[in-house]
Amino acid sequence: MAWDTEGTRRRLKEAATAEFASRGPDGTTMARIAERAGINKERLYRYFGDKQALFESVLTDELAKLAAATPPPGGSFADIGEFAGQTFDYHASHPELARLLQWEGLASGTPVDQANRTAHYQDKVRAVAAAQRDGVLDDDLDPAQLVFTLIGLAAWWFSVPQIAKMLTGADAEDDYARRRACVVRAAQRLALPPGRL
Amino acid sequence: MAWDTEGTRRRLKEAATAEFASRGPDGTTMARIAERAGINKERLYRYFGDKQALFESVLTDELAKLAAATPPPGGSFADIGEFAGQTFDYHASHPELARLLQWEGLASGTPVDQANRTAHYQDKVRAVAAAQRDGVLDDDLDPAQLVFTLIGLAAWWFSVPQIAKMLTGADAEDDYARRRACVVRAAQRLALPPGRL
DNA sequence: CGCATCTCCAACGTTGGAGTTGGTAATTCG
DNA sequence: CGAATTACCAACTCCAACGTTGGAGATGCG
Repeated sequence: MAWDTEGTRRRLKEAATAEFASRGPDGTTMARIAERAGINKERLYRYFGDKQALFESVLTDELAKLAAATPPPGGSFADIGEFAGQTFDYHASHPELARLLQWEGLASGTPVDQANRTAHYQDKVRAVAAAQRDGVLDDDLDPAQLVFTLIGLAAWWFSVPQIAKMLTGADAEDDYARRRACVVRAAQRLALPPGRL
Repeated sequence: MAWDTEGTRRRLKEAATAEFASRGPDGTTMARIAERAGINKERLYRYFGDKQALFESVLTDELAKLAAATPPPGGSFADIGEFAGQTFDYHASHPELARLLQWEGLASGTPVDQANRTAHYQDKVRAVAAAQRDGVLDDDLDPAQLVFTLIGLAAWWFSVPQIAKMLTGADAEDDYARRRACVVRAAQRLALPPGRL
């Protein structure tokens, strides 16, 4: 049988992504990853180095997917609610990434790819500021703070799901549509001029 | 020298709180906690049981402190902005709490002290629902979702401080007053009837 | 074929950390 | 005082998981 080294790599990385997302860097064992992939543990070390390097490799891959999937800015902000709704959708459909980023954020140290992410956020802030000048958005709130709050509006549900469940009494899947509607509505109330509500 | 068992307990718990908040349950070692407190490791096990029990004890304490510091329901919600502002203040002076809650959210398993917390949240939801019926608060949003979102408005800044910094370009301390004002204003826009803004 | 190189793995060495134990000093009570 | 109880700790056991190794099969090349 011919070797399938790329397939082996891929299966190992998929298993690693799932395990890291589920249990975090400290809670994940290399043996479990290998077992989940059906590959011997030694392959992990040969292909990816040690555990830390494997985690960074997984995170880098997921960030690349995010960058590829993120639509470029420039859209209108008239329907600011949909912006928040799409952020909500993205988190809902990429639970592994959200959890990986949370774990990465909780670990002390500088965020990965800080420069690019800062630039990306600043783009959004500038676009919001322009929309405020045009009267499309209310200028009640500082643009940077508004962007930050809008992201939080959507991401908060995934950041502390246990609190969401205690408050609403519903699971994330059952409550998806209602939660999304709430995010959209809240974003509109925060950002739109009173007249456009 | 007389025994100071309460002092020992307290020092151990303070050390455990700091370590857990900083490194998470898996990243924290019992030996480090003991060393930080200047107390022998065995005291941890005698007083608190195993690591899991210690973590739950720490989190329960922090939640109790938060509940005690949050104004009891029944007060008027006309100044809903101040409710959010006080939540913000609390997190600002207890930065460990947000991180502990995030780690709890990432860990699989049932939340700590679920019954009490659920009851506490339901109290808040009922109070908000009543205020909505009275017209003090807008009934645009579901009361449970509104409470969840208001908590998020305040806590989000402390959940992802690195994103806050990337967006605002300022450190938490320098930006405290502006951030608090933003939280208060956002809470008002979310919860108050348009006429009362 | 003979040799080098690559893929793969079972079994191993080692370490770090959870949880325990046996013993000592302080305190209380009769 | 003396016995019982409690607070305390150094040193220990044990295990889980990281990372390695030596060797066995598969492939390629001259």
